[in-house]
Amino acid sequence: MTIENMEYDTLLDRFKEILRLNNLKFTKQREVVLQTLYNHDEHFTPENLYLLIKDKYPSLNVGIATIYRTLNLLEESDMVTSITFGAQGKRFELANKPHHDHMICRSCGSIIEFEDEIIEKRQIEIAKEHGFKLTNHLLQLYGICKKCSSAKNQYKKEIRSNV
Amino acid sequence: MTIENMEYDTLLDRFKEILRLNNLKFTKQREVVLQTLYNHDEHFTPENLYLLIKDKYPSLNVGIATIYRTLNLLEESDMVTSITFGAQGKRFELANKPHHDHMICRSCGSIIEFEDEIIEKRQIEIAKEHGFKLTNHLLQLYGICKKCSSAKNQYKKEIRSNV
DNA sequence: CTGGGTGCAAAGTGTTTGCACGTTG
DNA sequence: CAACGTGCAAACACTTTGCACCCAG
Repeated sequence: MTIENMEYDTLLDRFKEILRLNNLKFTKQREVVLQTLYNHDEHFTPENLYLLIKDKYPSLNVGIATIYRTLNLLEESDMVTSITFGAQGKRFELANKPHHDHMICRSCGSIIEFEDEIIEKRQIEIAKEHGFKLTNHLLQLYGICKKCSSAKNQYKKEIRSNV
Repeated sequence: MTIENMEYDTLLDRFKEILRLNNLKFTKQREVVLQTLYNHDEHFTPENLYLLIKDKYPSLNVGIATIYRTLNLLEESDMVTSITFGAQGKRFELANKPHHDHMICRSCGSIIEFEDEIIEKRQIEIAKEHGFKLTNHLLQLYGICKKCSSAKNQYKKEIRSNV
């Protein structure tokens, strides 16, 4: 559990400040959640994160409820963001990296991140046109990734809507 | 339960054809689900749709499981599409109208539909750049609608992330 | 030493499924 | 009349919550 670099320190300070402002306490559990998110550049489900932390810090004896509570807290305070996949629940990632969107493979579930200036700008314009005060957005492209479309036939629709 | 116009007939025929192709049966319940979606230009939760149908066709004595089963069937066969909101589950709408995306008000939950050629095109380009075979996408803009931002203070963040 | 935090288990959600009976083709 | 569909209730998966104890400030 070494705190090893500047960027993480900044995040940690921000977290502590948020906690302080809201009369919340800085606990080992909250620190470990933040740190684990920082150390692993993944899109965690609460379950994944719980298992990883349980495994890495068995003595903490963390409960999954705490993971949920901490993720919700971090999300409300804009330190993590979440994306929702079809059915299988939310996934969380740290909000410290530059904004990006996701391309999700329907076959293998892999996630490709991307960022596009043109789309970002258009969104702002569109919101403005509708008198809508934009706070954030969600853009997900679904399809089949390079790897899977070269592998034959991993995805097949069950219900045919055409002859 | 009148079938009153051409467009609906087309949808119905398509639905029947899909059912036929997959050896499924055309039932009153399935028809009523399709028809209700057609008659109401809304984004239904399964629950909403269930309550409306229950109310409008009490003699059908429909069960919510059938609503779920039918919506899933319609979605798999591309006759309806769904959008997922933060936590509160999926909402469904008929796929017969031109493609559009959604702006969702965090305060009152209202949904504004929009469509943008520039964004659509960029998505296709981006997917191509990554060798990703795009099947569909999800774009949701979150924020506060015109009405709510003129009404004072309906939305307030609970957790302050800044001073 | 006080108020918030935690783990646990129970309770909530929203959705799916097994079953016996009903209906479609 | 066979196979699929339905309603019902139970089962599920994911998430939240009540509570007694714990710990940060």
